[in-house]
Amino acid sequence: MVRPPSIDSNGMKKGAWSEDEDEKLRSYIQRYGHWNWRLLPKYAGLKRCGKSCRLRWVNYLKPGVKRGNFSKEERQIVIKLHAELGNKWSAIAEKLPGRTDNEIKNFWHTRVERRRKPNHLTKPINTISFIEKTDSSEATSLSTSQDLSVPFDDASFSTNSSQEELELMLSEMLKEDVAQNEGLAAHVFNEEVLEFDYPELRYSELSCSYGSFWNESSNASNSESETSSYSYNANPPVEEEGLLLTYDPLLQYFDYETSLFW
DNA sequence: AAGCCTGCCAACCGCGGAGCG
DNA sequence: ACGCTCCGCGGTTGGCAGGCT
Repeated sequence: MVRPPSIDSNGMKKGAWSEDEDEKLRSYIQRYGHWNWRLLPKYAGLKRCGKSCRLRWVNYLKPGVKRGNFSKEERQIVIKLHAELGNKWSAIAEKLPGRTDNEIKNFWHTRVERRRKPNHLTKPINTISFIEKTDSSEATSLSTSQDLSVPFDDASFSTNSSQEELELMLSEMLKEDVAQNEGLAAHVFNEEVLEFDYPELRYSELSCSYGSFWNESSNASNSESETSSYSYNANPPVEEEGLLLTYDPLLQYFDYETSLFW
């Protein structure tokens, strides 16, 4: 899991840290502090560059550094803060005692970001189902409902999507929601398609309303058009694929315990 | 059983900003 | 104002471990 030790052109060791090196660095910093990272390794008796020492200390040796899986609360905080701050890992880490920016960044890239990529898809066909909601001011009631299932060639989330995957996918929607900085937010599926099928969680419960739909064949100008009647292509070619959905801010109130919104 | 693939995470690298002379 | 040094941040890489075929 770690890089094998090696020596660079300056005679500095690189790669995985040994227990002996850890102990030298730990005991030196506990005794003298880190007054100058560049000079520290020399005084601590380490053949490492200052940068490497700093990284090892901050991410691994520093007292209080937490290891292991992120708790549900921590995941929620990361997701929420990322929606607000973007890739400001150090700023996010400040709000999560014991977690380092590196760890949060790894968490994001491996558990969240990855899942948005079409190549991550495992099943050939999936559906995205939602129910039209005409009055966005009444978040909890639906005046009309229309169940639409849109098949896609790619599917980010299989029907066996885990609770965690679902949470993460929804959190991504929330990020877009926040990013729009409007009462109602938009999430464009055009470039990064997020699809899922999760029977327990229909869009009716998200109080989501669809907005518009790309359909090149029906729009010569290739422009986005609001569709009061949903233009539905049962099997759209990839270049025509794309769905613009608007979400109610209610999306923020997703209950991670029940998988439902309230 | 063996080879391949994917997930995960420690560590590296490059860049930009702050501080200082 | 400028150049240099140092530090911290964010992006990326390398490779082990475990699952899959």
